[in-house]
Amino acid sequence: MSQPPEQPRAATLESVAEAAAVSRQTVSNVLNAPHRVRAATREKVEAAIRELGYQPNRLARSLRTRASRMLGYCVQPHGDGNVLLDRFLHAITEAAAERGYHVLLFSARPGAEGLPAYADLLAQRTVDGFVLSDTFMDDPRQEWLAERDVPFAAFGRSWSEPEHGSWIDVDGAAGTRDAVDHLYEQGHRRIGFVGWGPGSGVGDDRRAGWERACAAHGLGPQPSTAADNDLREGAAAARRLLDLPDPPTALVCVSDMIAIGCLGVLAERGLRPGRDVAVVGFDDLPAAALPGIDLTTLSQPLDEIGRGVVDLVLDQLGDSAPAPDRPRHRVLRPSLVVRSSSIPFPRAQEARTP
Amino acid sequence: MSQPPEQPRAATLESVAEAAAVSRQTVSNVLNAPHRVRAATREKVEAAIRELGYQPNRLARSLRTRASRMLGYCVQPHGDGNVLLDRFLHAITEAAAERGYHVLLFSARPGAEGLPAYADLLAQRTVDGFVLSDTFMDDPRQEWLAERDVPFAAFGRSWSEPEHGSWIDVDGAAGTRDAVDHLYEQGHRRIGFVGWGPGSGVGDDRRAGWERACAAHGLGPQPSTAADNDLREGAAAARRLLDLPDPPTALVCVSDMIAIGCLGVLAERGLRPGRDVAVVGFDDLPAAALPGIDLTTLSQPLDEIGRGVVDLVLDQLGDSAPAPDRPRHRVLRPSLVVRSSSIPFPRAQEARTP
DNA sequence: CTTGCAATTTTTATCGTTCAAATGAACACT
DNA sequence: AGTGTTCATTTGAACGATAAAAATTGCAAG
Repeated sequence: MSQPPEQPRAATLESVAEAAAVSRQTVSNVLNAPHRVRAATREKVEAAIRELGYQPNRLARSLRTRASRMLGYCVQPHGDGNVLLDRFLHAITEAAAERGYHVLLFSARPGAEGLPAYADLLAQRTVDGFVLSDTFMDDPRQEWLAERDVPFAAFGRSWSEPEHGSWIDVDGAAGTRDAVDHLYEQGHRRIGFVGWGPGSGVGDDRRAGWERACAAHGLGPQPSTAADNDLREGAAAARRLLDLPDPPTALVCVSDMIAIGCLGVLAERGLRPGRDVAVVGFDDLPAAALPGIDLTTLSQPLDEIGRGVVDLVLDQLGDSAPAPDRPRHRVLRPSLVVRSSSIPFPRAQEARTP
Repeated sequence: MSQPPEQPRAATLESVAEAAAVSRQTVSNVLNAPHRVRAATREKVEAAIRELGYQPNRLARSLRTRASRMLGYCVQPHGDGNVLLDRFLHAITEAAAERGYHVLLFSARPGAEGLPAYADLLAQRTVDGFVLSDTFMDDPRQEWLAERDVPFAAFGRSWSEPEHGSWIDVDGAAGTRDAVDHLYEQGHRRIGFVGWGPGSGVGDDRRAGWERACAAHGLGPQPSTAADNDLREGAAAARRLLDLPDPPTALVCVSDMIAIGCLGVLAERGLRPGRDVAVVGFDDLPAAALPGIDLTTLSQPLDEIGRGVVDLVLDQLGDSAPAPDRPRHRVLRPSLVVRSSSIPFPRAQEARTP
């Protein structure tokens, strides 16, 4: 309990004003509208501010201006281990800090069940807006927020119509297209795809890119199958494709998780990744770089996405003078990181980004 | 810019008071000190609160009570990819939420360089206290905060003397001891250790556990070496040990990263993990569970640590009635997760937690 | 019926900031 | 000298809540 021994109170506008022999408001102006203050007084006040180590009380300011300068970001209750999203979180924290905002974490269940958590933060005026991630088809959050005119931006487009709010997303189709191009260059003519079941926007997008690229190369219909985002399921899917009469020599996978499952099957069958069967994943998880995995994959520009998403929210907060006419939707291209799982000669391990 | 079209203002104490025909303060009492209010009026007020959907404005409350009910947590600028800490972050977010607190993220450089960020949050009264992680020997933060009577608790003891503040840590020595016991049981009599260079508290602790356990089993002096926390370095270290005249048949590693580096060397030399040379890591990274790695390792109870650390901070905030006499330091035991990298017969893959 | 005390409720002051309006000073122009 | 105008600064009110003090009510005892 040990109540701290009556800390000396921090400096306030009032105390600075007294020290500088001006009024409260003048000090405030020095900070918020310096042009209104004569140079001589400004210096006098600035000296007092330094002297007392004054910093404005964020709470008081927020109460008055009705802006908390905080963005809410929801994390799943039991850190579902989505490493990607954690990297994204670091990115938005950084980007927000640069613009004088902070990120406030809260946890809520996915879907409509989690909405009350958003409502509470708004009612309490704890945040000015939200950054969403982990969006899915028919995610109720976008519409719910848009209806209430709450500023927000999402990592991931809202796949449903009409689209609500701002977002930035990764061009999954371009990614799998790059993968197919790369594999074609390596001489592959039979290129399979392991996706998720239809109805996930992200998965469908990545599948479409593979399909179109194969067509563009004149490869004719290519084999594909679907799996849950899981090692075991990925492995089972790989077996299905490799057991076909005319099995693919290369597998494009909708995620690294599935791709790693596929690699397991290759090991099991004594097939050398890259030489016998090439495998390409998506996401560039930390595990993809490990020896014994060394997976070619598509890396998402998370820093840029984070920065962009923060910009989009702040635009709506009318806080940023610079570019309020930014497009409200952006699609960024992932970059192919080539590792040994997709090239015949293991020594040629050079990272390439098209 | 599109200023939102003059949203109807949210309910306030004043508006609820009017609706219930009582004074502002009575409404406040209904929420904060219900025993002071007569049952009849309480019900009347509660009805009005429901009616208007009133929720107290957190900012106004914080301003008055001088408590923001937020805890600061620092993340490294470029998400250094420490997955462990991200899982810890999820845990504290959850634990804080249960106690009516929120976690506020900020980014700061490690060491003294980052202190101004902490100072700013305090000066602005944005947070009531901090949760620290990623602590290291002679980390300046603990002393700095303690000197200023700032409530905080750390994941990781402060290895320097005198100790400042509260912390919870993992018993690294007990972990490596469990690892050695497990390996001894499997018949290993030559058990090497790959650590970090001396001077890292965590590393020294884990090394000591290995050393004492080997002695306890009467194994005599065992070989060890040091490496940076890096795949390449881990591999180099493994080579050094395996090239000894009397090479170890088992390697206890200070981290999963290093252990995975060791596994790479085994593959390179055609040695079968578990059968020819056993490897044990520390941390249970997601990668440890992957096929092709399948690493025996020590898993840290991050949920419990998170909950405990939050409890420790809130104790200092005098906010929690229940247990203000909790010990200010706790050491929790990691649990050994046995996978194929440490057992001779790959089929016997059962997870065991002692 | 009054007094006394406790329980309940209201009033007043305050947290630290910004907004809006008011004041004061300096200056040019008729 | 009188009168706007502009610039710099101050004053008073408000943001929405809680703390502390004051006022009112209810009820039992004398």
